[in-house]
Amino acid sequence: MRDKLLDIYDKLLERYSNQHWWPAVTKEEVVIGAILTQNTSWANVEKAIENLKQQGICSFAGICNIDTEQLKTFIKPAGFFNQKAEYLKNTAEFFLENGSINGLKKQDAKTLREKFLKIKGIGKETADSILLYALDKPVFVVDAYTKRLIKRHNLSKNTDYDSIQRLFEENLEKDTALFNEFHALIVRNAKEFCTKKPQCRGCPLEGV
DNA sequence: CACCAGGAATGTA
DNA sequence: TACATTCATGGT
Repeated sequence: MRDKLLDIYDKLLERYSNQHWWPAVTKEEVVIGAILTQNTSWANVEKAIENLKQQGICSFAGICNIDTEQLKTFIKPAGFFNQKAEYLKNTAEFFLENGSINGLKKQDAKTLREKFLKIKGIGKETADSILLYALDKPVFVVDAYTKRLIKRHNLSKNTDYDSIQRLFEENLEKDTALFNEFHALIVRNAKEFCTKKPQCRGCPLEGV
């Protein structure tokens, strides 16, 4: 299984090169983006992020202090603004009360994941995205594209979230940089060959 | 016009 | 446990 996964990774990387997800931004911005991008295109998330930056509130403290109704207007381009405003408040408050980014990084990933999942607005994918992209934990992020990839290539009997996550984490070295790039590459590939183009002609995974 | 995007909460059976 | 519905903007 390890060879199959690495084969997929190598072919995706060869085709698309590094996706450099979430590089030159603050870690607080990564967490905020993880909430805003729930079922939303990244282009719309960037508009919301830009609004927050212009207001000088693209941070946990900024989110906590701003009026909720005001916050809704700033994140409006990202959609679901009523619930996401609440989710951002919940998340920012949790981070500020628990050591923020640097403080929380001292805890292990498993413990953090359980705590994140108790926050209203953070599910498994968002929790793992925060662990990987904001806290640099070697946690594999599973999304709809990843599930589809595993199903189409028949790489696992169980296709629930945790089973697929274990498939990657137990067969690959727990490397933050690897998991970071792998997930980004899966998304990059899926957007080109799985969404609006049912056919797989030209897909780097054709025949894998 | 329909469909979906770097999901999660809630309700039903 | 396994689905179905709701949330909302903006691009294709």
